[in-house]
Amino acid sequence: MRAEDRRELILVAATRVFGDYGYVGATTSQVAKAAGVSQPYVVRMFGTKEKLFVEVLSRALDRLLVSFRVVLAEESDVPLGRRFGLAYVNLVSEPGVLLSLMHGFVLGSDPVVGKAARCGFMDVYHFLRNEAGFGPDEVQNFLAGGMMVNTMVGLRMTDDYETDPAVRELLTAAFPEKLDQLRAAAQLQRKREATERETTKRETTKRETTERETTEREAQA
Amino acid sequence: MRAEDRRELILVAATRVFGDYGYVGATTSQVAKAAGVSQPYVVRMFGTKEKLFVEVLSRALDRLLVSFRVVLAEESDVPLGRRFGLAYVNLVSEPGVLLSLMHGFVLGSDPVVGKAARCGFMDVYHFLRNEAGFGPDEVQNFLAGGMMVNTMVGLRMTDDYETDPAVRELLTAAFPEKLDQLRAAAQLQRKREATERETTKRETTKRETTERETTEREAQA
DNA sequence: GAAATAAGTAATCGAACGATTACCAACGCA
DNA sequence: TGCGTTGGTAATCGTTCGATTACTTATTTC
Repeated sequence: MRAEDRRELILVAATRVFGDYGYVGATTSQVAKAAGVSQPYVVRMFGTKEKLFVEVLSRALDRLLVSFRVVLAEESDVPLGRRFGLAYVNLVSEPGVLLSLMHGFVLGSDPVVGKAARCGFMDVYHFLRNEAGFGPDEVQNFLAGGMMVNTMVGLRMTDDYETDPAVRELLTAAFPEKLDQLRAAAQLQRKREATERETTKRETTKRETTERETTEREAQA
Repeated sequence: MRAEDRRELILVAATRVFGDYGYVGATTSQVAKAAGVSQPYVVRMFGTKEKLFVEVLSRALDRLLVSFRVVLAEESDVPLGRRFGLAYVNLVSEPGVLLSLMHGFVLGSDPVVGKAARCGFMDVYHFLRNEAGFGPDEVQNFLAGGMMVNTMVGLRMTDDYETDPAVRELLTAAFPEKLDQLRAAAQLQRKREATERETTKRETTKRETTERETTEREAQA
């Protein structure tokens, strides 16, 4: 396979993995397994894990701005803010895009990742302010809604939709439309994570012993 | 010193460290050094790093709800939402409280931490909804603003306040009041991080060599 | 058809980290 | 005074992870 195609595969896989486990929590081995290649190949293709994550952030931002520009190009009677909002929520169908961005947004103290995340955030700001013609308050308000969406997704709040009435109320208020889609995407993700976890367990049989011992010790305490 | 007092010191230090580096990124050694104790002591006092972080989250949430309840008790002509907002921003003066919460909010996929974070978030929701008497939309809107604040703080956006006019515009819109306080807190934090980084570097002289070699290799490429 | 280049892996290494163990010192108290 | 309890530390261990090295296999290209 051509390296360029493989690169895209790895970036998609990495977006998903970084979204699930965060920049520090995700490992290059997880990315490699998800992409169906070896771990050294991932490292050699991107240099370092740090550079890989920066590329993931950049790509995620690109997906975001592209779909916003599509919205901006089409004509509609629906207010622009609401259409952007729907486009934003639609991105949950691309696993890890919003979550990777969110993980970048809390790493401001990191010299490299933090700078990339700040620049990316400001790219969105400039788009809304200049290309979409939003005013400062309008932008701020829109972005706040976006951060709320990110948080709900990051918290896996939909997991408690069935069981907790308050969660249902909150999510209904936060996602007047598109809540079904969000829940569907979340369910897919949960299945994926469960499969992933079982696969990992089956591979490392020794660790199960250790875990059982630990559990027993905690139960005694 | 009594163990109980030492415990509080460690929790304060851990809040700061987890806020800066995240749950996975922070190490028990960093927490220990920040608290002025040995690393094994931190681990033994809280059992595991995971339990320590859950306690940090719980404590941070407590700080938040306590200051909200103080606001709720006092009488004022200013709308409740705005007063809560000010109280929320005031929490930046307690290093790591908001940031630790934010780091918890993106770890929803973690079985233990995720559950704690979701419960914590819903605690705030219930407070606003039941004790403060907010309606669903009002709560959602308020929380969105809060997430926006968290993101701005997490991104260290104030670092670019002087240099980037757009950042200035964004922050002014996001923090109509209290921006000065936010910037002051951020500056304190930056100084702290710089000192910390220099101290760490001075201790590990071998690693400087490795880093320099890496930089040289990158420069060649 | 050989030589070079591209695509990719297995094996392994050094460092960092969380956790454990074993030990030490001070204080209360009978 | 001896002795247990409380509050700690130094040393170390096993694992994990990112990165490196040294190969192998295909596909061009001349």
